Amino acid sequence: MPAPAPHPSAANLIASCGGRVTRTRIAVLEILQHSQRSLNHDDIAAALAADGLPHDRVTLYRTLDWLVEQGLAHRIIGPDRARRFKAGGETGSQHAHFHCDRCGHVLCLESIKTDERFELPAGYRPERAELVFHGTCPDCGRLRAAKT
Amino acid sequence: MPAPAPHPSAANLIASCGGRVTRTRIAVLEILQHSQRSLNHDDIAAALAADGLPHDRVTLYRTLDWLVEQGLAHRIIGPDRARRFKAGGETGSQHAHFHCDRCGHVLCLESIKTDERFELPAGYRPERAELVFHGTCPDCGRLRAAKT
DNA sequence: GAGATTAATGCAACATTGTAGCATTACGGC
DNA sequence: GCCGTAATGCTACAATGTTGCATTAATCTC
Ligand SMILES: [Mn+2]
Ligand SMILES: [Mn+2]
Ligand SMILES: [Zn+2]
Ligand SMILES: [Zn+2]
Repeated sequence: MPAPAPHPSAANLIASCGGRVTRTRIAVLEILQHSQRSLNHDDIAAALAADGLPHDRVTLYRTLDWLVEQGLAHRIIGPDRARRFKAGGETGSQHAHFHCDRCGHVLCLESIKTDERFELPAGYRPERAELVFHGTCPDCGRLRAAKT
Repeated sequence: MPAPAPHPSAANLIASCGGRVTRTRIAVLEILQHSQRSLNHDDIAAALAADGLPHDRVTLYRTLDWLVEQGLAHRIIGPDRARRFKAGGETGSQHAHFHCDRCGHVLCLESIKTDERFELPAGYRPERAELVFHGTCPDCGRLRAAKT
C-alpha cells in the first residue's frame, strides 16, 4: 500500500481547470509544490533552468498569473514590491504570513486565520484581510546570534 | 481666542528634525497634512504642480523618504506595488489600513492596533505586524449601488 | 498517428516605480 | 550680502511587470 502523495499530481490539477497541460505549467506548479517557502520569479526561473527547462520571463509571469487565477497557487506582495508564490489556493484558508526582513523569505502561517471580525468605520466593506508579520526568521536569528 | 491648529506647523516640524527647511519639504508635508487619505507620488506631484511648485520626480522621492526617516510621515505599500504616504509617524501608533480595491484609496484605521500578541512558530521574532483590509470604500459602495 | 485548430510560448518593445552620480541651486550661519 | 554645504534637477540606469504579434506545440478529430 503506497503512501498517499503529499500533493495531488500537478498535471491532474492543471487538467481539472480546463487549461492545456503544458510542460511549463507542470514544471512551475511542481516547483511550487516542492517548496516549503514562497518563491519569487527569480527563484522559479532559476529552478526551471536547473531542471533544463529555461523559459522566457514573460511566459513565467503569464504562467504564474494563470495558476493564481485558477486557484492552484497564491501570491503575496513583499515589502520589496516583488511578488512571491506558493502552491495552493487562498479560498477557505485565509492565513497570515511572516516576512523575514533580513533574508526576504516569506512563510505561510496557516494556523493564524485572517477572517476574524474587526470593527470598521461605517460604509467600509472588507472582502479579505491581510496580516503580515515582519521580523527575523530562525535562520537569520541563528546567524545573528552566532556572529555576536 | 484662536482655535488650535489641526496640525503643528510643517515648517516647525521640519526645523525640529535638524534638516533644512526648504520650500519643497514644507509644501510636501503640508499636502500630506491636509489630506485625509494617503497619497501616492503622482497625487503629490500633481498637488505640487497645482500649487505652482512643480518638482523633479527624484526630488519628490528623496523628500518623501526623508520625511519618513524623520518620522514626519509614514508609508504603506499598496497591492499595486506603489507607495502611499500620510502625515504623521508610525512609532507608538501601529495601526491597520483599509485598501479600496476599486478606487485604490487607502485609509488609516487608527482605532485598530496591530501590536496584539499572536502565537508564532518557534524562532520567528516579529518586530511589527501589518494588517490590511481589502474591499470597497463608502464612495465606491455608493457608486455601485447607484449604478444598479 | 497525421492534420487542423488555437492556446501557449518566445521575442521585442514598452510602462511603471524607484535609484545612483554628478552638476547646479538655494538655505542658513556668519 | 557671502560662503559652505545640503538639497535639488538632470540624466542615466535598475527592477519589476505588461502588450502585441509571430511561432510553436497541446488537444481534437479523424
Ligand atoms: Mn500563504
Ligand atoms: Mn496609516
Ligand atoms: Zn531570514
Ligand atoms: Zn473606493
